[in-house]
Amino acid sequence: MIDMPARESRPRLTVENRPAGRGDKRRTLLDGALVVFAADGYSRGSIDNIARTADVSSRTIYNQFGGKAGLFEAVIVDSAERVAEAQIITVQRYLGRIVDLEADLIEFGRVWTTPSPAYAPHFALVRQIIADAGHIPKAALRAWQQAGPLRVRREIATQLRRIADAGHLDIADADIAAVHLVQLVAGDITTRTYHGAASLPKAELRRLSDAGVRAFLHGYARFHRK
Amino acid sequence: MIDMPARESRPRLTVENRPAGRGDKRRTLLDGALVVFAADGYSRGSIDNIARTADVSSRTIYNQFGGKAGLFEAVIVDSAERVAEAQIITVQRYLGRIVDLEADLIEFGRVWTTPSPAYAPHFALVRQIIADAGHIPKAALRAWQQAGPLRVRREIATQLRRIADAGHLDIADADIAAVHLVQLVAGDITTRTYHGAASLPKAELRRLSDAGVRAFLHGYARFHRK
DNA sequence: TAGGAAGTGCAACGCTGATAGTAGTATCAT
DNA sequence: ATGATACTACTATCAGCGTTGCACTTCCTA
Repeated sequence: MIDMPARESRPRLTVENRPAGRGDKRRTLLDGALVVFAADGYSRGSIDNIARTADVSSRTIYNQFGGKAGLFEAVIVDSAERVAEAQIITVQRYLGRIVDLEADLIEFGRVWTTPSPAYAPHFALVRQIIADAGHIPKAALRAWQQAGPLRVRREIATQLRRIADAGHLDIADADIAAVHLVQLVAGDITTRTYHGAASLPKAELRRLSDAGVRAFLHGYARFHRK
Repeated sequence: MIDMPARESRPRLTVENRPAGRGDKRRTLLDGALVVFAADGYSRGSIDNIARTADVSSRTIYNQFGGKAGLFEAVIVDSAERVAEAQIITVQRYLGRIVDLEADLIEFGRVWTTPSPAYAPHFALVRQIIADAGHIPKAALRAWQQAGPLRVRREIATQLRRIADAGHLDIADADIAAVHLVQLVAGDITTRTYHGAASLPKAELRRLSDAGVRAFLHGYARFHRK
C-alpha cells in the first residue's frame, strides 16, 4: 500500500470501450500493422507502435501471429488480397464492355490512377516489400505475388485478350501487353509518389494517364497515328 | 588463460595491408556503404556492418560523415551520379545517331536491360530510397533526384526530341515519352528483380525489352501497325 | 455456474545498434 | 625531427526493441 506506484488504474479509454473477448482483434491488428509497416517498413515498424496503433496489447500480437515475422506475412497477403479484389472489379467494369476503345481505355486509366486514400498504405507497403524482398522468405513472397499482383495482371490480360480477339487490338502476348498498359498508365506515378509526398494534382495525373493510354494504343512511330 | 575468449589478436588482415594514413577511406566507405544499404536498407544497415564491409574503423565513419544519416545521404548522391554518367553515355551512344530507328531502339533496350553486376547494388539502393522516402530529408531526396534520375531522363528526352524533329518520331511531350520508353523497356524488370532473386535469363530479358520497344513505337491499336 | 478462450497490463531479459571518448600509431609536409 | 592529419582499437553509454512469463479480467459456451 505504501510503495504503490502513482499510476491510477485508468480504464483503458478505448474509443468504444470494446469488451475484451472474441477474436475481433485479428482484423484490427491487420489494419493497424498495415499502416505502420507501410510507413516504416519491417525493421523500423515496431511491435509496440503497431500495438498502440491498433489499440491492442502487444501480447495479443504474439498470441495471434506468433511474432513480428508472422504478422508481417499475414499483413502483406491480406492487403494484397483486398486491393486485388477492388482492382479486378475496376478492370472488369471498365474493360469488360468496350464501346469506344480509346475513350474506354482513357476512362480506365483515369480511374486506375485516381489515388484512393484508403489504399494508399497498401501501395506504400508494396514499395516496402519490393525493397525488402531480400529479407522476406521466398514462400511468403510467392504467396503475396499470387494473392495480389499476378491475379490482377491475369485479369487485365484476359480482358485485353478478349478485346484483341474481338478485333480491336493487335496483341501477341497478352501478359506483356497487360504489363505495358499498367506501366504506361501508372508506372511513373507508382514509383514517384513517395510516401508523405503530396500526390500530384488531379489535372497532372489525368495528363500522364491519358498520355500513357495513347502511347499504349498508338505508340510513337511517325506515320502510324490516325 | 582459462576463460580467455578464443579471439587471437588478428593483425587486421587487410587485402593489401594498406597503411593508415591519408583520406583514401572516403571512397572505400562510399562503396562499402552502398553495398550494405542496398541490401539491408537504412535502418537495418548497421554502422558496424558497413565498417566491416569497407574494412574501416566505425569511428572513421563518424569522422568522415558525421553519422549514419550523413553517410547515407552521401552514398545515395554518389551512387546516383556515377550510374547516371554511365547511363547517359549509353543513351548518347545508342540514340545519338539513328540509322534504322527500330533496330537502334531495340539495341538500346537490350543494352539498357542487360544487368551489370557492378551496378546491381545501385538499383537495389534505388528501391530502398523509394520505399524509405518518408524518412529521408526532402533536401536529400531532391539532391538525389537531380544527381541521378532527372539527369538521365533529361538526356533521353533530348535525344528523343532530336529524333522527332528529324522526322522519325511523333512526340508531343519528350519528357513523357522518355518515361514511357524506359518504363516499357525496363519498368517491369526494375520492379520485379528483387534483390537476391536470380536475374531473368538473357533470352527472357531480350524478349521483354524488344516487346517494350515495339510497343513504344507502334502501340497496340489495330490497323496502325505497318 | 464452471471452464475455457481471448485479451490485457506489467515487468523483465537479452540483444543490438548508434554514438562518443580516448589513447595510440602511421603517414606526410615542413 | 616535429607537428598535423587520418585512422584504428577499445571501451562505455544509452536507448530501443523483440520476446516471454505471469496474474488478472471479461466474455462465450456447455
